[in-house]
Amino acid sequence: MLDINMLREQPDLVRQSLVKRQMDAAPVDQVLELDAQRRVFIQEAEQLKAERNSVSKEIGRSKDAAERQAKIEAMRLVGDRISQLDEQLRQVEESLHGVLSVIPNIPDPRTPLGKDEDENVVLRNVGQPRQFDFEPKPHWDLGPALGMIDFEQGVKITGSRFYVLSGPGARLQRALIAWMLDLHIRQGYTEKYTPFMVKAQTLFGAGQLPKFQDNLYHDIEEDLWMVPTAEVPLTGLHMEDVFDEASLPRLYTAYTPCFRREKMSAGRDVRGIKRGHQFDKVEMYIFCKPEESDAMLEKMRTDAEQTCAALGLPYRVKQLCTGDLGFGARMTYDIEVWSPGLQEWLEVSSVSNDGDFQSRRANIKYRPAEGGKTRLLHTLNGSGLGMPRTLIAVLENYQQADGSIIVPKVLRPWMGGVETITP
RNA sequence: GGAGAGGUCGCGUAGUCUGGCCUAGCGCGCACGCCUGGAGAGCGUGUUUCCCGCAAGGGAACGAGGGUUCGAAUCCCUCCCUCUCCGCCA
Repeated sequence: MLDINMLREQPDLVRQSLVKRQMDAAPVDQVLELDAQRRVFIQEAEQLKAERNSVSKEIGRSKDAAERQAKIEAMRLVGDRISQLDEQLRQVEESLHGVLSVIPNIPDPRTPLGKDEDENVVLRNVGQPRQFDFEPKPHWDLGPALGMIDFEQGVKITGSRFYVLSGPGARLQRALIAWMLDLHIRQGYTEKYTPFMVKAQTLFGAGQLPKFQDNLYHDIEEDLWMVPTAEVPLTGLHMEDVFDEASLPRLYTAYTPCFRREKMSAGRDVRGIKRGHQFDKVEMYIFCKPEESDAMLEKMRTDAEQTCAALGLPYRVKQLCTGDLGFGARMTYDIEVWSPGLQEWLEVSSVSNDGDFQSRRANIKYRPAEGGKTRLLHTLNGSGLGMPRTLIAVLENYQQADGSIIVPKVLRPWMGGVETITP
């Protein structure tokens, strides 16, 4: 959420930022209009409340029955008017909050201008794509042939866009998860295991609600929501908290499954395991002082890159342009690995600096060491790689002509020393 | 799921029966000052957050949300959470 003061004082900056994101700037004027109305109601209501408070005290002290009764009558009317105003105020604030809640973050000035994903900027390529002396197969051929992926069983027990990992497939994914968590711990992160279901307020704090409600699974009976990413519970860990400056930064990593309805991408990527309703992901998350967040973004990008590099996967780093930037982000790097079977780059990690966008929504602050008022801190999030796509990349990049898969060295300790997966 | 006890200004508590003098006392902690060679003790002062306002000042919050009332931490209702015991269960 943006600071309401920013909209009051620099509405043009916010309008421009919406335009840069290829969005309509009209909400800015709605906010200004509602904010003006809000202040009118507040001023009248507070004046009347001040009057009621002081007269009520007089009533408490008054000995004169007639005078007392007169004041009670008068205050009853004042009370009615206050109720009216409070109700009008409540409605205006609800509308204001509603509009403000769906305005995206202001892009960092260093985020390149661009219309859509085609204008994202490739910063560099790392590693050489492997040269095959045979036709590399896509994972949807490799996986079932090796008994690693079973698409039919996923559909049978749940439905489309669900799959079952089996034998070495299940074990390879578990190896990736365990290895990544350990890597992130070495990189300075503290591992967290969180609930996979959260309440609405937690989703609001991370910026998922109200705007992305359609993408979320919701249990109506208990009013709990399945997490679409570990970013949500990790943000929520410190809702309403005030940190001492000395205890920052906080670096967390967590593995969770992620649940997404994918209504927006119905019909896209339906084949294989690239886009499912349930997928596993290891996430990195940082709470830090505002002046540290630039450096933390670079650290997190480096940490994510190390994951790809250590797996021996060729990858490239992109910087998202304004038109493709996520809702809460000020600046984002995507890391993509090459998929020789699908013949495309797969986004396995997205690393973002959200500035104070989430911390304002979730009310997460810190107290400066020199004392004084508490300040909002900055948050960053990044995938320590999404599993299905990483699994795709490993299968397709490490495939041999005979259909077997070489297990990347770093994963072997979690694979019981297995070096090659064969049919 | 049943029974009971609770949720108050960082922490611990008082206040709730008997509504107004309670945004709220006390202790601890913390900050600053005095004192001291220095420290401690002691003494003094201060110590929540948000909102409206140029300011003076004002409003709001005692788990959350409703209600009663001129007036609610205090009375009523709903919900949430914590603890104890019982039941059930991986």
